[in-house]
Amino acid sequence: MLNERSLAVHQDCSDCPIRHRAVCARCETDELQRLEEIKYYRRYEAGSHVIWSGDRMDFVGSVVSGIATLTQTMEDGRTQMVGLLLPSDFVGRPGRDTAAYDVVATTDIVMCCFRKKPFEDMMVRTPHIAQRLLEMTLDELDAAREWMLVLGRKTAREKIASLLSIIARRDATLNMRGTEGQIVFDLPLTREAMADYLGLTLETVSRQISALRKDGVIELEGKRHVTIPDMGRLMEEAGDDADGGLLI
Amino acid sequence: MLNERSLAVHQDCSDCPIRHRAVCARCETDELQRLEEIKYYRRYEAGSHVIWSGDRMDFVGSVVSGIATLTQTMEDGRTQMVGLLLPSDFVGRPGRDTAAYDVVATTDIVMCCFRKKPFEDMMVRTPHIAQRLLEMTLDELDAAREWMLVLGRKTAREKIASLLSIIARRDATLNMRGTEGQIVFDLPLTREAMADYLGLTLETVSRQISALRKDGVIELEGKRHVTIPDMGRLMEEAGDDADGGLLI
DNA sequence: CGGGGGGTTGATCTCCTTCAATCAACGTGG
DNA sequence: CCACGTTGATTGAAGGAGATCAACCCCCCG
Repeated sequence: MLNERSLAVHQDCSDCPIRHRAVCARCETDELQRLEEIKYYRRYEAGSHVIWSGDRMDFVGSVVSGIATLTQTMEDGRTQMVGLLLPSDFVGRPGRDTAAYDVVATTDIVMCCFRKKPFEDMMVRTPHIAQRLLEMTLDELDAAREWMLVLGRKTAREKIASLLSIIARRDATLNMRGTEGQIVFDLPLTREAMADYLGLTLETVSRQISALRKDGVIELEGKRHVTIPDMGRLMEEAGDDADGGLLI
Repeated sequence: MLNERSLAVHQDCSDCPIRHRAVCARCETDELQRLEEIKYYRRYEAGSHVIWSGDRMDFVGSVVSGIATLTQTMEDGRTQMVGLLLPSDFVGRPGRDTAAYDVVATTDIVMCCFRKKPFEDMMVRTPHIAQRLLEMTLDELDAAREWMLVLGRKTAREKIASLLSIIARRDATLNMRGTEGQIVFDLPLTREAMADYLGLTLETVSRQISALRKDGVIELEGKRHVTIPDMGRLMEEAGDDADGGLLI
């Protein structure tokens, strides 16, 4: 299986696929070497919990491949996704030892982990790590705030369009393709997961996706394979300014 | 006027009211001295814009006194508050020079400002500042994510109860009072501002506050003066676990 | 073949929005 | 001092967007 192979292949930081985007992005060769000594890889199957909210966390780490979600759940079962973890995203908070959220693997994922204590020690001695972590945290804060506008003020249709446009944009940057012409990607989430992200029910998600398809804003092949013929149109539907307005 | 007096009085960092909570909290005496050289105070009147979204930002700073809001606005006028800035909270993002949000003074406020470039230079040389900023940013990220649950999954009544409980808690910690017994505070926000925070209309806010009053969950004197007879009851109404579950 | 997970679609209901009238408090100028 | 406008807030009536409940489809897998 590919994920198992990657466990073997990516022992060396120098050819790590997330090297230039992860928490270690700013590290010099010697710093990287010290990180390499305390790191270990770990694989999680699709659907499994990486972390349970409230549990003690003895490690932090980066998503190397695959997709995970950060979710919050109320006692009566209502759940809200509060983050989508893609390759290079960081999991865990130095300085806190209890997890605040559930982290669930959406696909099979590989994580590059560090035991929390050694990592915290390194952070003190290695400003490059703390600097990069600050930068990433500020980006996440911006993303969270952008999402607050989606959750608080957008209609169901706009919410769906916003989610699609975010996934499309991320996909485009990951694969180094521009946002000109048509964009094609696979939805990494079930309808239910999308609903949890958007603060909707899965039925509403399904209906709105159908509506966007009917109106020609998106094209669907099967349930998951999406084509965006006109990115500008999608962003209009999302209620975003079609050109500027992008923070990242 | 009190605010003007404070401009004169708080020239000295050593008796600054937010000294132990702001971005400078971890600084040693010598570091503080260097900060003192590049800082300046600035006063904004209630209702005025501290920063316009999209504008060039040439400074960062801390709220010393008063309350400000962080808001995002769509082209058609829908607005969502994405943060509430209380004394000691930090404004601005090192590394970015365009403001992503509107910052508006809700009351008269005093800010302790630093020109961005000198502050960024200091950050590189002073890990204590970067450390503290990371800590504060992580806290804000947690707050933003807690709020995503409120926006995405809670009912109007729960939203109001959540907002009241957050303000009550903050007020209690600021004034070093416990959350036992009854809690009394003044709402720092208009009904409209609350609506922008909660993703509701101001009419719904008004109705739900009336309902909570009718049900004895809160008591009102005038429009703004609130008494919480039973904090546990309020937190139940907010959909939160009445005891644990608090991150901060 | 049966069963289950993921998805779509329909009918109905309800919570919140929208539109609108009214009120209290406050300041202002004639 | 009072009519007037303004601002913030409350309350009512009507309408609609999305939730809820439910049936059904498709596809894969044991």
